[in-house]
Amino acid sequence: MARAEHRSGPDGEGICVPDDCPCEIGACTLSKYVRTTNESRGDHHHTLAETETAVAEMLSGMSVDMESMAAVQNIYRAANAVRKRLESSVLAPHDLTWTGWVVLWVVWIWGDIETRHVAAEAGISKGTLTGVIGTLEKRGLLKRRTHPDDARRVLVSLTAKGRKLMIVLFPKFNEEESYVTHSLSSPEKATLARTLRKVALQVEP
Amino acid sequence: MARAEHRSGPDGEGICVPDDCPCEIGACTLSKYVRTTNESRGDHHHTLAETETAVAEMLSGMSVDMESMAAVQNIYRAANAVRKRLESSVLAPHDLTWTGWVVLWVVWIWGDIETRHVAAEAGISKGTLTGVIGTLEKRGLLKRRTHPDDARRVLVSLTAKGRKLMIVLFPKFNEEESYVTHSLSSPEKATLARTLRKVALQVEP
DNA sequence: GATCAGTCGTTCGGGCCCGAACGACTGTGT
DNA sequence: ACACAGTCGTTCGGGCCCGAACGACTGATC
Repeated sequence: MARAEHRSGPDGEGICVPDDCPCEIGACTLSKYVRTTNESRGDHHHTLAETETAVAEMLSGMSVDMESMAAVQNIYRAANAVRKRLESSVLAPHDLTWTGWVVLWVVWIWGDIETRHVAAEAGISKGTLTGVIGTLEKRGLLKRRTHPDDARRVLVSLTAKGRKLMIVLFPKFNEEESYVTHSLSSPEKATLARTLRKVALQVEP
Repeated sequence: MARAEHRSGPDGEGICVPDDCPCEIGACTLSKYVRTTNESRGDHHHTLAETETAVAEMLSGMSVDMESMAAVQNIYRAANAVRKRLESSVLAPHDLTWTGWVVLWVVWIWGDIETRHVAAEAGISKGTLTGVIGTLEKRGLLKRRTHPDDARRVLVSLTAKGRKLMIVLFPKFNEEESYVTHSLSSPEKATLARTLRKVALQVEP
């Protein structure tokens, strides 16, 4: 079972322990799937190439679709990185969770929408949505009312307070979206969106 | 405040309620951020164009970077779609969560790794990791031991049972990774990975 | 040797997350 | 009228998720 060994980097941050930390350049990060924790202080990185080398070594003998693996990995990694970035820079100051934001967004755009549709749009289960809407309702950002024609259903809409919050928050959010894609050219962004849509459609039938 | 109205589609699945569901083609899905719930039965879809039209209408007067917004949205949407797909097809049959899988993967590849590094690699907080490792340890898939040179630290490694599971599971997982990127050409996959890496690096400094 | 600042993993409370089970309700068919 | 199959949102238990606070431990400095 091959395993990488390493010694601490020249800067000697003292975070990697020689002989034990499985890094090769005093920089610990597998880069698999995702990595965006606010706690890694000295911030270590394996390059993707290093990771792939370690993986290839581990997986020698198995037939592996490295290309697809790398693509999927980076989707998840980028998504988490972006999410955590937006959470901490835009949402946290207003004490909003990511899911709370998404729900507010959906209700803002479509207004007076049934909860089951909100759940579908937000990509969460209806059971989860009940709790999230409860939280947001408690804070006076949206309100529930029974569907006039079908007592089983519940319609959701923003309150004035909720609308005011969105008008303040959305520009900040969009500004951060611009920032995180700042290193991409305009056609790159378009291609990225188009390619990812193909992936999503492959999965959502 | 403009809002789309619609009537049920010709197939009349009876899921969208006329006059109330904010769809235009009897197909409800905002496509914002993500949408992959196993509960939406009749499976409704707004095209991205429709969504963008509704958003644009809602946001008229504000200056919005639509291109970046679409890129970020699709990253998150694809990530969730892929995650839920892999969870249900590969992980759920073995009663594994996504996070549990990622942790097992990290430990499998790097072996005998300190918990703080596992947390960084997996992209979760150390507090969360304590619980996840507890779960996996209880199931006999990995084991903890105190670092020989530093009693504060804890080393994690797979058990024989854990290794055996990975050898069974990884090929299935990789096969699904191939499937979800099936509609992409080889250079498209490479470009996708490279582009997403740029986004991730923009955020993780 | 005795601080002491810093790092380790753990614990805790509150929120999200899911699937299964539930009561309320609807529309259909009898 | 009246069952009844199906859908609605809610509740529940178990797991993940975070940040803050904590005790254990280390290494450097006195």
